[in-house]
Amino acid sequence: MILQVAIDAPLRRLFDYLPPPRASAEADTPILPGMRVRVPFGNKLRVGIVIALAEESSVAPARLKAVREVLDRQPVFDLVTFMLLRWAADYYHHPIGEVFAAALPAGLSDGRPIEEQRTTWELTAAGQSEVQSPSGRRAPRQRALLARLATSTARTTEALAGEFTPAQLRAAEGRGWIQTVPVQNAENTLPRDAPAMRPSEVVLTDAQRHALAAILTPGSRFAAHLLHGVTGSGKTEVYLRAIAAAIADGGQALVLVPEISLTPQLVARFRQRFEVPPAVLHSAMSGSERRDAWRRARSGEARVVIGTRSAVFASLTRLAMIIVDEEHDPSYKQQEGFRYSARDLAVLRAQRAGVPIILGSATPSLESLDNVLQGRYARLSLPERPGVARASKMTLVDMRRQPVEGGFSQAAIGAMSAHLGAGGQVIVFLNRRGYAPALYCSACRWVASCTHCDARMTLHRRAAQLRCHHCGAQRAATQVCEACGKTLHPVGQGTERIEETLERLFPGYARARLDRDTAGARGAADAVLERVHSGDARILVGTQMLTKGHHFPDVSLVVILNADQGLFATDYRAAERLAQTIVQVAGRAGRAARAGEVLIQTEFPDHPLLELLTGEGYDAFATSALAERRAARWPPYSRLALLRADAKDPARLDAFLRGAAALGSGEPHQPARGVPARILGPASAQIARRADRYRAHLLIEADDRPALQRFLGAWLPRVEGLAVPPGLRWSVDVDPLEVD
DNA sequence: AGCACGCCGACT
DNA sequence: GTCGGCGTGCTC
Repeated sequence: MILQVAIDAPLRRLFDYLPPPRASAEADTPILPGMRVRVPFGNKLRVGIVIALAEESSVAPARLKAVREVLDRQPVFDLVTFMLLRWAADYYHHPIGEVFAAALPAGLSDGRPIEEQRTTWELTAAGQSEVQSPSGRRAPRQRALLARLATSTARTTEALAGEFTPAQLRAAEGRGWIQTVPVQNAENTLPRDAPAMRPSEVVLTDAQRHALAAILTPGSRFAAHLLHGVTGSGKTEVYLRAIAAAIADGGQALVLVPEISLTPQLVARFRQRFEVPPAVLHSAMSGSERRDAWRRARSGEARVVIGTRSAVFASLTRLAMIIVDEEHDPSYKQQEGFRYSARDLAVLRAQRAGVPIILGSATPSLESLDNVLQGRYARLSLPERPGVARASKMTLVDMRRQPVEGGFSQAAIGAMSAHLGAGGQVIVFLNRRGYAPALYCSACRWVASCTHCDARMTLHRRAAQLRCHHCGAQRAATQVCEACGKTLHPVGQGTERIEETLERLFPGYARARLDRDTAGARGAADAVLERVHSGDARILVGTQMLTKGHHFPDVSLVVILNADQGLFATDYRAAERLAQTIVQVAGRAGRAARAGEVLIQTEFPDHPLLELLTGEGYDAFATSALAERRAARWPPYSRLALLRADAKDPARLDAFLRGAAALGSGEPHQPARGVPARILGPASAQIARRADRYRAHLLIEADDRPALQRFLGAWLPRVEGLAVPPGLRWSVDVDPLEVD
């Protein structure tokens, strides 16, 4: 028997091993796909995953090595997740070992036991008698500890950690009062039908009730629901109830959320409603925390698993429902290495597992809306907001027709005065941090540029620095031109400058700023948000950061300073992103009794997409944008992949990409039907040089997914055979978010 | 990715 | 005479 093993290395193949000598003789624990094995690889030992078993190997028997150790008694992954990972390695054309490594929390991928022997603290006989007749008057914590152990069922070290320190536990152990006792395997002790949810007093709206009924009707079969609800329409309440119903007889639910919205508040809401605390998987968590959450998910102990992107690979043996909140959010697509889409994989996982999935958003992605049109997803709308709030009114402000002061139109200044005067709060949105995006010499036209990138440097005035937002380089900002010595002028607006302008325009109103610069330190963002929530700050200036999750009940006006960046961008997805940003920012306003108002400043007020969005809403925009995509044969009406490369030497970069392109077009690969896939390029990235590396790509375009997959399957192995010039890196991005 | 092997410059 | 540069090739 041969074991085909995936190793965490950028190698697009499996390695064959012989079974360990002893295991083959005993054969009491069969080796199964999905188990981890320790294998000799090169001159060291590595942990790999058994992917398949085979009768024989194409490698000469003499060169085969034997597995050194089988690390698991059971596969690490549930069957669906295992298949999902194999499929993903194939679909994204990424090395399978790295794909499987991405699915395991650090620690488990380097060989720790999955089932950490869990222990609980129990009273010894001496401890029992100590409870009944305390021997001393001192040590109140010890007495409390013993009392707790005598009554409570939560007796693991972790459960006690909130109340008692490890030192106190050790002290009691040292006195012979308590001892650790191994717990039996969690799987045998799991309650199958524990009441999973606490009742809620929230009264559902008709729309919520209807959505819930639609989700729960098909029972436990696969069905994809696009839950389209504006901010504050009560999506979370639908999630909570759908989950409660789905897991009532012992199942588990997987909830995916975007990076930024996995906040303590959200977790608290789940914790409050479900009796078993949710397992939380987040990149910011420590290794051991993540391992523990991962184990609780896999054992079935955690009934709800909430996590960001990579949680889509968490093993849930009793998966009963998947939720993807804010499904349009770009953070679901990993932007480096293994470039998977957690949202897309979640849909596939639900399908393979035969469970329902809910994709929620106030601004659904065009892909998902197309899936509704194709009949693959059922659409459920939550149009109304519970309570008295009304939808915000969006107005375009023509920047060409009125004086502009520090980035603010007269209309915006007037509206701000009115709202502030009426006691409201105001959000000013600008997706550009720093003071000014350029520092310019009007005498000789010199501009401060990054020495490592083909890009301007952004002036950060308070820090008196020029910073490159592309590579992180920074240097002291000078007052005078480095070329001619004349005075330099900051050009354009960043959030820092906007804050300064606001101080001048509205000196009586306290401001807060939320962007990566002010949210730098841990807790700093919370402090900024707290100043807004308390009403201490009346004006909040911020970037993208404030589009996610935060709710500001007293904000009655949102000013979007520059909507134009996205309108004419070369990226076909730019308009969609702009519309989503506008709607999401707008959603921060008008949540209380006051109707919200949204002003969008633009130089192109008659741009059809902006007119549709503000006049008729996101749906009308999306319909029109989808029609444009169809006419231009952009996704989802075609499928793309990108072969990106970067190198210090631009000539070698170009030569490599030309060579790769030649391999694909020299001998055309005709898909079974339709037009063959096309290779476009090489083309330079928009920022052709970044951190001293030149960047370019080939765009591969095909009619549909099968055609693209057939093409990549034939072409990429040949590209791999190409000699890679020193210092050049290349990677494949299937279904890229940005074509750059 | 690591890591070893391998053939050409400045050093104890 | 060697230590060491990183180009090339391999990992069952």
